Amino acid sequence: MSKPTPQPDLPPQFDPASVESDLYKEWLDAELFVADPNRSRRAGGDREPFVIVMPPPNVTAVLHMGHGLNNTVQDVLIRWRRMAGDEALWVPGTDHAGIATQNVIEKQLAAEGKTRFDIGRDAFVERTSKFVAETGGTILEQLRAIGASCDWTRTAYTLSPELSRAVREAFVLLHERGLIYRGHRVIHWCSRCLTSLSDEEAEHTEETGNLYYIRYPLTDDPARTIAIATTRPETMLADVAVAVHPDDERYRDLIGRTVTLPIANVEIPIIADSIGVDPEFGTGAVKITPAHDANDFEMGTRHALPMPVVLSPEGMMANGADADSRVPADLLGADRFEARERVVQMLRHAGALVKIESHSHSVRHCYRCDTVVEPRLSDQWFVKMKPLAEPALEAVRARRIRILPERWEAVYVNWLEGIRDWNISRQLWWGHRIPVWYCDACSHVTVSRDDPPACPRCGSTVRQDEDVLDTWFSSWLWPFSTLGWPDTRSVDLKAFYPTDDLVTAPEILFFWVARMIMGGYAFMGETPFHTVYLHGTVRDMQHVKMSKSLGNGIDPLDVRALYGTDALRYTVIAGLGMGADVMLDPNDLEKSFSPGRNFVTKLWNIGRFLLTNVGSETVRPLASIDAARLRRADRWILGALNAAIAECDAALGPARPRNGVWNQSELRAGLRLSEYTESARRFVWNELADWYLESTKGRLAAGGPDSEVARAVLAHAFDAALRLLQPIVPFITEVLWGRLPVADEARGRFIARAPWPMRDDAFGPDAEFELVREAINGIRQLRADYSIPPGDRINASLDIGAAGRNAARDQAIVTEEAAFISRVARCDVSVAQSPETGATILLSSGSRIIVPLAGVINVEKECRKAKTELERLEAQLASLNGRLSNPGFTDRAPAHVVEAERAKQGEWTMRRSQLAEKVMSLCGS
RNA sequence: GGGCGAGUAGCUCAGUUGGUUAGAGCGCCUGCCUUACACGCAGGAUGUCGGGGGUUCGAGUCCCUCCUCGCUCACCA
Repeated sequence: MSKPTPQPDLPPQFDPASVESDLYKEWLDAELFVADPNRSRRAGGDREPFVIVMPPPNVTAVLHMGHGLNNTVQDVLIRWRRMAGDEALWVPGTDHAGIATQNVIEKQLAAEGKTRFDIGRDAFVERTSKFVAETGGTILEQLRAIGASCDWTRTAYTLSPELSRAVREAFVLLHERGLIYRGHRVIHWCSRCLTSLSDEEAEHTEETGNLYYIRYPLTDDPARTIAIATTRPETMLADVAVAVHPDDERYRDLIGRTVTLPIANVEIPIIADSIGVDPEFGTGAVKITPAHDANDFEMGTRHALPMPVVLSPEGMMANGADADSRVPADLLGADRFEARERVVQMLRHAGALVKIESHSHSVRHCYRCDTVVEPRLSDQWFVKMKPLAEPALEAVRARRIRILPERWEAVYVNWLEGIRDWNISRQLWWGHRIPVWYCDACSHVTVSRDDPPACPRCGSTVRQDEDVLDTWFSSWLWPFSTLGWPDTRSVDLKAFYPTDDLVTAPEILFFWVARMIMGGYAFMGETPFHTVYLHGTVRDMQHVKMSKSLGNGIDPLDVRALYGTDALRYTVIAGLGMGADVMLDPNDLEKSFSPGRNFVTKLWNIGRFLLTNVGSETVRPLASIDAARLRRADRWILGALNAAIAECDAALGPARPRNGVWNQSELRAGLRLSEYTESARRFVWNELADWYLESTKGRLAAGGPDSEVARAVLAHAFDAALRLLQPIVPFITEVLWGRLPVADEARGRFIARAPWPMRDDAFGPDAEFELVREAINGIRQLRADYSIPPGDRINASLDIGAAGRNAARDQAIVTEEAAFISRVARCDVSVAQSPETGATILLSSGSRIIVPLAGVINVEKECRKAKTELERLEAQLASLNGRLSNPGFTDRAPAHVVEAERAKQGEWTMRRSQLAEKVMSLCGS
């Protein structure tokens, strides 16, 4: 809490590299980011908790722009609420990422010419753990580098002992509630990863393939055939029936008879099924392959058909369960796609191939390795989702949770309404082993939180289920498992659950967000968060998603090295419209990040000016300055500051719903980060720097009591501006704020913990300073219009002889501000009793400024300009008059609108007469 | 195929319940190294708000329709 020691000797250039690391370390040493549960209102403290749990990056991940964007957004929100006085907690962590991490290690093994089966399960898991222990912290270190203000004392990992305990608890609880079951059915199978996948992990891709028409001869009348159509002819070897629609005239007499399956040479029946057969598609007859198609499985179950398997787990032709010798010897071991070609050849030779049509259909691919997914009959563990989905739907419908942007809410509801059971078992080695034990002696199945030493029924040895759980089975517990669940006495859980905002990309809305909501209700009885903020994707200039494999990525650390973390953060936040994608050019970092770099430089230079000109002597607090001593520029900038604070607050919106339910007016409000950024930018750049700062130069140089006022206002306004900007650009604001010569013991050491700016409604728009700005702008425009060299000074007269409304007041203002106008517009101002001819600047107050510009002014040009302006004004005024004389408008439009139009009418009418006068004097007619 | 969204300045996007002369950033043009800043300052140009129709005193905003993109779900074999 030491008094700041101002160091006005700021280097001319901000050098992020030289300060960022040290600053971050200071923040950590001061424990600025460590949350204290006892300060949370829920645990008896006096602060509102504000909690975000980080979407845990894969433990093997290295930072890319997507992480950069995601975590910057979260950091902005956390830093904002931390300043606003909340007990802010941002929980960081990583995900063990089952398939993804296993793939990484398998690739390493492949490079050594080995597979995971060569080294065995234990060695594989050990090796993976070691790899994770050595490299797993990388991405979290990188997040520190971009300023993430996480509470690192709470860093979590989905495969840690604590979270593994939560996973077991969740599994057992669901099992006890009858929501987990073992199912025998067709699931999505990745023949490269050798595991089953959930519906969400098998992604659709629209592809153009072939539709093969094949005819099967009737067993007792081989001359007669029935044709079917299929996209996967190799699976015909596992056909067990041909299904037709019962009402289909074409096949009615065939129902109940049998056909002989070519190649496999087995006899299969023709059956009728009204649910699974569309008479309009293909030939109206469908081959039924229960073991290799989810639909056919359903039909096979309905008709109690056998389910032979002809593909191995690796996707090669094989005579599996119930297949006998359906696959001929020369096809055994053939890859499924090769087999497809060969089966077609064989059918062609046998005269069974009718035709091949091009066919567009969607094919599912493994979301991790892009291999075409094979439907496969197997035993898996499932979670019944319908009962879990109900409260998750209700939460959104009852506005306990809002999803931003709005359009994703419909997607969420749509998905939950049609939800299907979740396959949670994976035939992998890296992950949480399923807590189920089998007794081979008595067939007893034990589902347990703890490893059972023996079968509880017969005492024999038990063996644990070989499978592991879907990675997302640990992720969906994240908002409470990271806070100590299942230990319900956990102080963190009490103080910080439910959390507040969940910030992520729409891609994992179903994988993760929806499941977390279901998990929150299932295990905590409460929503895990009240706001879901789905931000866009980082793309290149061709709108292609950035990715390392495509080579169009940007490394945030490269940007940091070039322009600094603040420039990176500012650029992505400023460019982030609600739900919009962020476009960046990986080939031109200079151009992509110029908004951030330019802004940071500007801020630095404002700071340099301020600290140099304000000096190192402690500035008096604004509150101690008599309001009567404030000049109009002071009042103006303080009004502008209030407007800026109001705009930022409005853009950020309410931090949480009142009483746990969003009201309609706040449901879609807030988290408009680009608007917040723009408001803060406009204030500090276009108002503070462009106008106020300029206005103080003379006053500061003059010294005396008035300079004391200017110093106080400057410091006050800049202090507030820095605090508005701290969440976006935490490093540079920390450096500048720390050097402001302000004496306030309550101020604290770090801006990161300083209070969020509050409005002071004593100051609003200031019409008097606006008049000064108008005068300056008018003179600048004349300069440009007549190409008056910057070196030339001009003379201007304020015409007080004109019939202006406020001539006397305007005279007083302009006389008083003459020095400022003169310096900024490079123009000498005097007050004239009788106007000379010259360029005329009309002021909105009704006064005007005459600039003679002898020898320069082009009367003809000035006349033309005035005439054009007059014409335009008259047209607009005519339409306005028409509107105001139309009863339809005056009667039906809201009163305030009509009033505004009337006021405008008065202004325009006056301006028209002024303009007419101007035209008269210039054009002489 | 179901559901949803988008088309506004050269590019990326704002535009809140219909109501002043439709805005910002980047880019572009002109002039300036004015003692904080050329990563800057001052000035400037550019829009039949995708096409067509409708409702209204008034439409970028609401309705219909068409065109073009995009997202998302889906058991057309």
